Amino acid sequence: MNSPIIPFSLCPRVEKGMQLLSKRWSILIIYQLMSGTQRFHSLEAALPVSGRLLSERLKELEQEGIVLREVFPETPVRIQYSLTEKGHALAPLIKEIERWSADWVQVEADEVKS
Amino acid sequence: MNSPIIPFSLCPRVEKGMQLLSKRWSILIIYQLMSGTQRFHSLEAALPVSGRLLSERLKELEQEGIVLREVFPETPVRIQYSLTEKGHALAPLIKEIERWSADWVQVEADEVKS
DNA sequence: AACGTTAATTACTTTTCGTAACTAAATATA
DNA sequence: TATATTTAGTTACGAAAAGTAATTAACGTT
Repeated sequence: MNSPIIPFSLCPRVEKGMQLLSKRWSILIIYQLMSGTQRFHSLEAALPVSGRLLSERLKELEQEGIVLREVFPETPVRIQYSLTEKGHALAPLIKEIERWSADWVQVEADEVKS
Repeated sequence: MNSPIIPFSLCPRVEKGMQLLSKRWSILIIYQLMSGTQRFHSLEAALPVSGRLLSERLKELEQEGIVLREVFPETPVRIQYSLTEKGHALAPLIKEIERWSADWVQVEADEVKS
């Protein structure tokens, strides 16, 4: 009947970018890697994510060209994860998340004991 | 044994902010509302999200103080959704998502017909 | 041969999501 | 009065994703 209201075109790239970043744990993993190369174990320890999901997300991020996976066949095997240029390009975005969170997010901290 | 490697403290606010934004559809809904007040129906039409989830997400975003819900008891009822100040404060973040997506995200567009 | 270590993977359960049908309220229409 | 219409949801249910814990693979040490 009346034409649908589409306030502005959802650019396919932007939509894909958002879908990508809004997969659970993706941003936190990238955030961790911002501070430098890390191996599987330390990512697992630093984030409240299970090994199963961490493995899955890292694989996805690697396929998207955001994360680089390097294998060092030592004993035991060492695998290093780091950000690619595409990954590092997310730094300003992460900074904005930090800024907004610092300004606006309230953590329920003042719980009163009964 | 050895102390866990925590490259930088995961600020609870930042962590909560990230969890919040990485709930499926949240960013896209906020993105839509950036262009102005909208009602349920037009959000549903503009986004590839079902009414069930849209309703759920809007309720969550309202509880977080990001979205304002206003009821106009007309016939049929009109309900307007808009961003609060906290919601509008996400504008720079959204801009960064747009910038990064434009620069780095490739949509699989060049599929070759066999 | 048994054990330790890292980086996963598999099996199984729980939670979240997607689809479609249904409800509620208020009015307009037959 | 009964029926239809419209918006904004909610409910029911199967499917997909996520959480948990046990298992595996590779390889060197004891």
